[in-house]
Amino acid sequence: MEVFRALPPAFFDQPPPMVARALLGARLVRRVGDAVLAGRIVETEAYLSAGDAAAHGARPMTQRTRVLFGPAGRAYVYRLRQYALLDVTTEGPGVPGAVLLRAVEPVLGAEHMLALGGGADVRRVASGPGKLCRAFAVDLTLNGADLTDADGPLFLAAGPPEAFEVRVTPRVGITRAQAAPLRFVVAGSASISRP
DNA sequence: CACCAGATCCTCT
DNA sequence: GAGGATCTGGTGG
Repeated sequence: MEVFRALPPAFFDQPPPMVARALLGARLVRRVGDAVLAGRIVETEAYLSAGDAAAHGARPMTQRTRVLFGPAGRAYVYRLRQYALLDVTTEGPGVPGAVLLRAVEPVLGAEHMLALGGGADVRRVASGPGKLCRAFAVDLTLNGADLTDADGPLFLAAGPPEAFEVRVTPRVGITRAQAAPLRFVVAGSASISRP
């Protein structure tokens, strides 16, 4: 079985586009009860810390967005309609940049993910930011969780060395700053939210 | 206190 | 490709 070594805090102390790109191929790991769920990250989006009208951090801090303004490497979990969405915070306190985790390919615990809902196709069980949170049982209680802690309930780990092609496209589902090329995708993956 | 927008998903046609 | 589900924080009266 793959060994999961948490990414260090320094990994997240760089601008969101760099973190978003570097997270492709990394592992999202979730411990829930006795089960361990893991996925290979295949789609991310960067939300800039300044000058990005689509970013939650573009507006003054509120109770909901306070994690965004805290330290890097934390889970920013919020709700959209009936779904939770998961971001990783980047850069230091006071700098609200983040990376949205949009899709992963199941690596471990696929059965468990399917049991949480999302259809019958393993490849598509976490092929979208809302579906990803459902498959990994990520909810608001994980808001603020330290994603650099390999002993915690949710963390990010380095993936094995591999070569893949990265595609950069505009972000999905937003109403402002739609043109900015800040979505990063592992080309050819069957688990991304859309081509 | 009322209204509403929203980084989604699923089910139709 | 369109529309509805469904809900919470943020904003303004």
